Amino acid sequence: MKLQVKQEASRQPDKFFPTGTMRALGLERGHCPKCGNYFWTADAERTVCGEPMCEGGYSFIGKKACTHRMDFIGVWERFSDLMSKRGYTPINRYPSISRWNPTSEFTLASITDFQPYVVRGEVKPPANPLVVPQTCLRFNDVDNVGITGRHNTGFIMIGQHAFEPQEKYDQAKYFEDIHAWLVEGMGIPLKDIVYHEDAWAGGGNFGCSLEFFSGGLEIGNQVYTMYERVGDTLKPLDIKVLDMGMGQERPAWFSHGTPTAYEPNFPTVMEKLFGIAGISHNGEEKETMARFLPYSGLLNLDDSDDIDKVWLDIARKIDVDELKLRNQVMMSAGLYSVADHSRALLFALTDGGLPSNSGGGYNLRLIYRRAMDFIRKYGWNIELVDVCQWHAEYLKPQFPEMLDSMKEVAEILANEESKYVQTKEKALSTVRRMKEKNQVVTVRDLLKLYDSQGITPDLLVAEGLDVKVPGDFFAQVAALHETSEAAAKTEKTEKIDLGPLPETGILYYDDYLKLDFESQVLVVLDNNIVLKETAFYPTSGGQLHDIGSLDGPSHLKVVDTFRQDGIIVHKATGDIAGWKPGITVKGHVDEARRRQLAQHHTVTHMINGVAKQVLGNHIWQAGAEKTEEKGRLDITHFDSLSQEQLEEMERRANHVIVDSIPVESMILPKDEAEKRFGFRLYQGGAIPGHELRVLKIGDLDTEACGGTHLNNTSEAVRIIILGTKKIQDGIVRIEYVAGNRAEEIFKSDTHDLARALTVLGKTDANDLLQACDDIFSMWKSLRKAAGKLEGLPPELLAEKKTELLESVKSGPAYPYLQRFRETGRPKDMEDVQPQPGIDMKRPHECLQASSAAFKVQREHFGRTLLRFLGEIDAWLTDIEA
RNA sequence: GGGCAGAUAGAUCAGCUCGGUAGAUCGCCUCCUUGGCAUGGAGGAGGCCGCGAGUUCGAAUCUCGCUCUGUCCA
Repeated sequence: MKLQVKQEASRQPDKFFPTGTMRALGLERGHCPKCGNYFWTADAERTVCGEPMCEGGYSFIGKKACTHRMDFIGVWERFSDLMSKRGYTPINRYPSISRWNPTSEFTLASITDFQPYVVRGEVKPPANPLVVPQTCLRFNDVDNVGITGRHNTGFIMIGQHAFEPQEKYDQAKYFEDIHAWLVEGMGIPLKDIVYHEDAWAGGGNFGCSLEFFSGGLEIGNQVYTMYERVGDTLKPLDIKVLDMGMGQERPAWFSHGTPTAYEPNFPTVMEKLFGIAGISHNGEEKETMARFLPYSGLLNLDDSDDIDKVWLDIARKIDVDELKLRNQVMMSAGLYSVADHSRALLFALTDGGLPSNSGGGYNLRLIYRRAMDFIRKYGWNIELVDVCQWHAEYLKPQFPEMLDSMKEVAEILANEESKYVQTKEKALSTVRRMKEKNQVVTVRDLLKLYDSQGITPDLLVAEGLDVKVPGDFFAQVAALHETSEAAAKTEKTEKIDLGPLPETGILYYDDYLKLDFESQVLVVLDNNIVLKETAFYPTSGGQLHDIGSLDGPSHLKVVDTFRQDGIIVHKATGDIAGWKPGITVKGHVDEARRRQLAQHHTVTHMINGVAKQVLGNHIWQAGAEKTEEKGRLDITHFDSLSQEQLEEMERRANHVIVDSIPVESMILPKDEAEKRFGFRLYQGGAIPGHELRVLKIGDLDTEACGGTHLNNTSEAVRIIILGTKKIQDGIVRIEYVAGNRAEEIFKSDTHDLARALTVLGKTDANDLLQACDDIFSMWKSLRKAAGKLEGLPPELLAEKKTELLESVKSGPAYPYLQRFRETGRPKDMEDVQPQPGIDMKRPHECLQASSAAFKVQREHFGRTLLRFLGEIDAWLTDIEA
């Protein structure tokens, strides 16, 4: 599809490219005999295009190829300065984690900031035209980082963007502007610049483009985006989009002409790292690296099958011993990788990303571990957190927020380190044990070790096990996953064919207790009814739908409500015979359910806000669900939550109820909402459309949200946090109830607690935990003693039994047993009649703690209490006999 | 999002295939050896075999749920 765009453009260059302007600037069109592509140059002598493959490598290295030498920070200063003068507004970068974008988890390019809604013309850009220095993360070339001298996992893409209708879209000016950057800004001699006719695809958009090269280096690419991919066809966009992307790293590298891009881009960091590793600026390592780099592209792991042979070939060509070459290159590559990976981590962690064992976070863990492996392998005295700190200091003029976030970055990295160390130690001990046993290791074993425990074949070899590692080991790992994954992709959602309809009017935004309304029927299809407007909330944003009734020709029950595109559909039961389009009907939403859902939803926002206060700024929502039964919020956090943290959150949340804070909602244009409240708005992910409904609870929490909400926090009545669990690394789930449900749970907990205390003959809830501890100890010691009695000679037996009985009777748990016997040994908690006069404080916490003392899950507490007492009773009866 | 592995003493793990009294090493405690320490020797304490259900005369072991941990892939 991309090729199709490219060929079409090259066939009619005058239609797709600003050829008039290009000619006026002195450029002529050429055709590259090597690759067959068309290019533009002012150099009459030039016969090939600027691609390094056609031109014969990088010719800018070791030269002063342009007049303005800039380091990394200098590039943005000079670029934004020049472009401001030419009418562009420089804007702040967007986060590296692209929560506003439904198609990718990370920000991959500057245009990602505006995909899909701005590019489609549905949302206004924050400025127009604009330039932006965008932090980007890409992980598909991880293995090339450090080796090729130019790959990064984290980089800044400087974007030059304009979003205009056809008639205002000024392609010639956009081209002149970027051309001015190359000639005036960087000071590249005109004849050294080559433009390629090309096409580009990304984020579902397509367009023809002009790539610009000099000295064999691609400096950037100006894309004229025109299409959006819809299924298998290209659909023209409503507006035309200028998408120029240039790595901020490129001009810095080009203007220095250093062997790798890393030195001019991380100047302070590389200086320190080389110092620590003991590599001097003109030492042997650097010299080897400089000779090797022109060939580094050959080692691209995607392209070559036999890596060993490639190494040998290169070694011969540059006349260096192969082993020495490999060692020196890998060592430099390691150092460069440490620099690159820590900067990528700094970008990601500053913006709320967390390393994890699944999802996008796995990429972050991967680069963290890759960097750590290099550090360990070469025994460098480097702490990644220090490297991040150095980067943050260097980047401060451009991105001051990174230095501000260092405290949390340090915390996250420390946590990640302990996981790394633990895994490494565990792997080592497993391998050592195998070695001791002289275990025979098959390829199958190798695969299993790696796949399920992360133990690499290298480690087994390093520990001296006799293993044969197949050359296609990692391909076999991949194959292991292919079969199982193909089976899991079948989910389909069926759509009802409603025909063309206007968007349903929404009545549930004003007041969540406005439950009655009148509206006109638009469509009746089977038992699905669409109204002109409705107060029924369809399942969305994690909040369950409303139920209720519709009254017209007959009384219908609404059992489900769902949204299909912008249309809200009511699923009804009852006699639908007289229902047809055009009639006016009355709707009524079930109040109890609506109120409960609103309570759980508003409380979800409150818990989110409170979590940020208690845990820190890295907290983002990672998912949520609100049912009548309970609310559920998943947050990004690197560790499980402690009991104290939960209690603190619950305490604060309940305090917000007491404070009676009004819940405000407003509908704002997206660009304005983003300007006023920032990207914190997008807790629930991407939201289509050009307007946002913003929900604000005082200073506690502001989010984009379409749900039904309370008018005031006091209406939540009471919040009980039920519990928490880590659903994957980096994501913690919190479950809670509010309102009636909280009262219910409070009541049933009170009831359970009262019964447990009744069984024990206690009246103060604070005594429960101690009692459970005592019972558990008694149960433990009796179990052991009872087992030892068997097989003793009769005279000794009698003596032992008496001894045992006495110690039991003097123990703290004995009264509970007496009570148990007196009350007829209840078999089931349901049989226990709670006694009056019980002093209750926090029943939920109390039961939780006591369950922990018994080492059981909460729901088994009552049964276990009776079981322990029953077993103690049985053993004692046995002894007394 | 999908897959795989694991949970047994304070720690690291064996035992599970094929059901029948729960083990090793380190650590801990007591004693002996020593001027004291390291070491050496003797003895001991320490287990709801993650939780729940099922099969069975009998389950750490077999079956099914659940919880937690780790790991790999997209």
